[in-house]
Amino acid sequence: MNPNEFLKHIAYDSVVFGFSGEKLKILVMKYKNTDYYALPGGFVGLEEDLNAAVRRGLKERTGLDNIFLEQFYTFGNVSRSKPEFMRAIMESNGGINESRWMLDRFISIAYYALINYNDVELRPDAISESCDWYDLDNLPELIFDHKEILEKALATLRSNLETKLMGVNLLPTMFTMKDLQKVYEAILGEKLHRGAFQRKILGMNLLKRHEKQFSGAAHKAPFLYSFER
Amino acid sequence: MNPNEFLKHIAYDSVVFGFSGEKLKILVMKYKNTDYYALPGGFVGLEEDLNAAVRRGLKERTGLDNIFLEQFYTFGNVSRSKPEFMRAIMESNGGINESRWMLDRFISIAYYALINYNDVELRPDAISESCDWYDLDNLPELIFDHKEILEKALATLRSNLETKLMGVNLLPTMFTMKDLQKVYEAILGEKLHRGAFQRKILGMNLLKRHEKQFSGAAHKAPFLYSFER
DNA sequence: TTAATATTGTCACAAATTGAGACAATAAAT
DNA sequence: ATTTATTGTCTCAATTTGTGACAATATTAA
Repeated sequence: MNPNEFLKHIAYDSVVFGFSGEKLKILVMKYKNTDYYALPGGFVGLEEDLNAAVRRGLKERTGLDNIFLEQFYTFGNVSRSKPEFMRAIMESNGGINESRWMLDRFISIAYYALINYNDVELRPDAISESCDWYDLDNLPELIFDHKEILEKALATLRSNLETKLMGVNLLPTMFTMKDLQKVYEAILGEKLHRGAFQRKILGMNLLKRHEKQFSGAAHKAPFLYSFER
Repeated sequence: MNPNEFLKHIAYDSVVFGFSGEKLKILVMKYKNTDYYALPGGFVGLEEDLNAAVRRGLKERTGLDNIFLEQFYTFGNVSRSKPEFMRAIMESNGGINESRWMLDRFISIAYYALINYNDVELRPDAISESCDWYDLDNLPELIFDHKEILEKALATLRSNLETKLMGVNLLPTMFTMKDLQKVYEAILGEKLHRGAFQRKILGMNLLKRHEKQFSGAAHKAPFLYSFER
């Protein structure tokens, strides 16, 4: 897409959560030839739906379609724009001739996404050196107000977990009750009681129970579940 | 504020809730010389914080400072823009010379506000004929996607009522437990049990109890409360 | 072959929360 | 003094949640 075809002053940022090794992770990109780390973000085409723009950006970076995606806040303070940083990033990428508009003030619509860690093929974009997973408790420093955006995303995720969504999309299609509990624990940051957790989740009637899996471990085999319905 | 000093393609819309006569009401404005009704909205100054812009707009229309205000969603579909409507509105207001930019596509950040119905001095702005309260169940048809915006505001208000906020700002400083219950019932759209409601609210420890009021009614006088703390 | 170990599915019981009605207290009208 | 409407609070039942316990079972060790 041609850069002249974006809406000025409007950007999006995405907080992409994944789950692996019992830990919650997020996608962070690093700008080429700098030490600047940022959330994956982008711009909206002149004739493009906002949500579609975000999905496009995520597809480009992760290869995934049909991501679970939810908008949670729009950041619109003047002070969030830092032209000096932006200039430095752009100069490390071959000048700023064509894209002075990127130095302007931006209002950013923030989204969070839940994706299956294992399905992803990470692809850094043109101006980034890498796009990688980081443990939530071991993040590099983020530029702009991206730390604040992340924290608000996490708070929203936590409060939505109790009501709206389940661990959707952070797990493969088939998973055990224990897997799901680990996801909940990673998101909420606390241990849950096994019996009560199982009772609550099954009570929601959103899971489909499948055949047991024989994992080879030295104990009773757990049922497998999926989110079918 | 000079119209040339607004960010293009960015607007806000506000759903302003008030409470009177046991009913929930919202502010709706009517454009001059048209039959178009809309939510109060506006634009963001080039060097103005987003939240500040919304507060400015509400202050102009209601005279109120320090409104309870919360952002809940940003509407960004291409299809939400209706240049024909906008053109009609502008032509009923003395032409479109200076303000072609208003025919463009807009992304709108939506807020809801809770205010004390009685404190308000309604003032229509330059291009509106009126700015008035309407019962939630007796609204005129709204233009653009404003009906959808309203419904999402109401859903957000309902779900926040149970956790975050209380009936704050919809009531005068001093109110009775029954007043507060009426607000909850109006927002949730259902009757609540008196005893349980009182127990729950008092259990939150957010209310300060004051002297009883002698209303002149033929029964035991209720305590007054305020949100102090 | 039997016993030990780890983990699972489920239940039982206690604790906490919520729903619903009951009752005395009280401000004004009769 | 009696009646009426409404309030503040309480009690009991119903429901939900927290916690541990127990049998079942897949594998390993003896």
